[in-house]
Amino acid sequence: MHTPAFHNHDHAHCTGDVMARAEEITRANGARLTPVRRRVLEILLEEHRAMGAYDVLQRLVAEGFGNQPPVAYRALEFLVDQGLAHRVRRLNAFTACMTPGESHAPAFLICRQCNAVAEAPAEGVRAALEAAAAELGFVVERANLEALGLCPKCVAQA
Amino acid sequence: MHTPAFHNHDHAHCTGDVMARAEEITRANGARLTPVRRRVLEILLEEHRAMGAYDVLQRLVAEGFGNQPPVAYRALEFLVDQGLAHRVRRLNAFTACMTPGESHAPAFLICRQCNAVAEAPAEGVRAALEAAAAELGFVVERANLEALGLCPKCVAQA
DNA sequence: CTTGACCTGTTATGATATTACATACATAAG
DNA sequence: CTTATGTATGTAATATCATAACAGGTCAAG
Ligand SMILES: [Zn+2]
Ligand SMILES: [Zn+2]
Ligand SMILES: [Zn+2]
Ligand SMILES: [Zn+2]
Repeated sequence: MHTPAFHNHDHAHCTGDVMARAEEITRANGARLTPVRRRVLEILLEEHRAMGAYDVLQRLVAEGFGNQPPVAYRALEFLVDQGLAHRVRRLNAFTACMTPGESHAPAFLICRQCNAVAEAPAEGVRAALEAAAAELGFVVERANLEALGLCPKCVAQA
Repeated sequence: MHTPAFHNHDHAHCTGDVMARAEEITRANGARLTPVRRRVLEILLEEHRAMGAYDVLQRLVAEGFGNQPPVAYRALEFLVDQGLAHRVRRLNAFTACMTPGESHAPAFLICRQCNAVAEAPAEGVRAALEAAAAELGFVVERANLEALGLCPKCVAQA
């Protein structure tokens, strides 16, 4: 079940679940969830927000890992490739995937007020996009769907 | 009528049309299409591809305009605000809008093979996105819809 | 004119991302 | 057990993208 970031939830629990799924997924893919990679995913899950590569790097340095940008970028790229994290281009940032493994085509909802980022199920959006692309003979392989607006809390305030 | 970048077309003609529309639009908005701004739009139209700010700047320098990044970024920002250009976040690049003025919510189709970028009409995509966001109580204000894949020509080759 | 809004030029710096190379580790063949 | 191979990590250097801050110029309204 999907737990939108906008709702309150037992975060320790959801983090644990995701880490367990991450283990399974990487093992199934024949990939290795090494200490840096695992730690980066944990950091993204703990913070539960979109983080820049350099933010992640700062955390890694504090824990004794390498302190050069490629350390962070490589781990993040790995996680994205494995479907364990997503890149939010609008923010030049990365965020842990809350529903890894489930074939999902998420859209990102970014609150311009409080900077919360939520992953929304977007099968319908993707279908519409593929249809629009097909009109022009274009074949979609990947897509970035990112919306800027107001989250429920900030809508309520306004 | 929308002329997808993927099709052959009379480009001089479409450039002229767009410039004329740009004049109207800025006048209607009480904004000024100054020499730098006009020239940047012309450059984007001539190149007919997504260009980085520094690519644009290089062209400007060659023509005697200021040679510092803000010169390009400011003109580009102006064009985006006026709806005369779009920013393609996936490419850190900008592209002229081929159908300015028409209230449109474009999606961008980016060919990973030949780097062509086309603007596709995406009312349906946007509607689906707003519906998905509404499920979570999120109100969409703007959205970036960017697809990576293969354009018709490159599909044919493969 | 003079004023005020806006535009342009320039310096400086900040933020994001990659290339290239060296070293270390895991795994499997010999 | 040793060696070869692929993969992962550490590090330096550099490339690329973007903005802040201020100075001077242009232009139209009053
Ligand atoms: Zn959570
Ligand atoms: Zn909010
Ligand atoms: Zn054209
Ligand atoms: Zn192509």
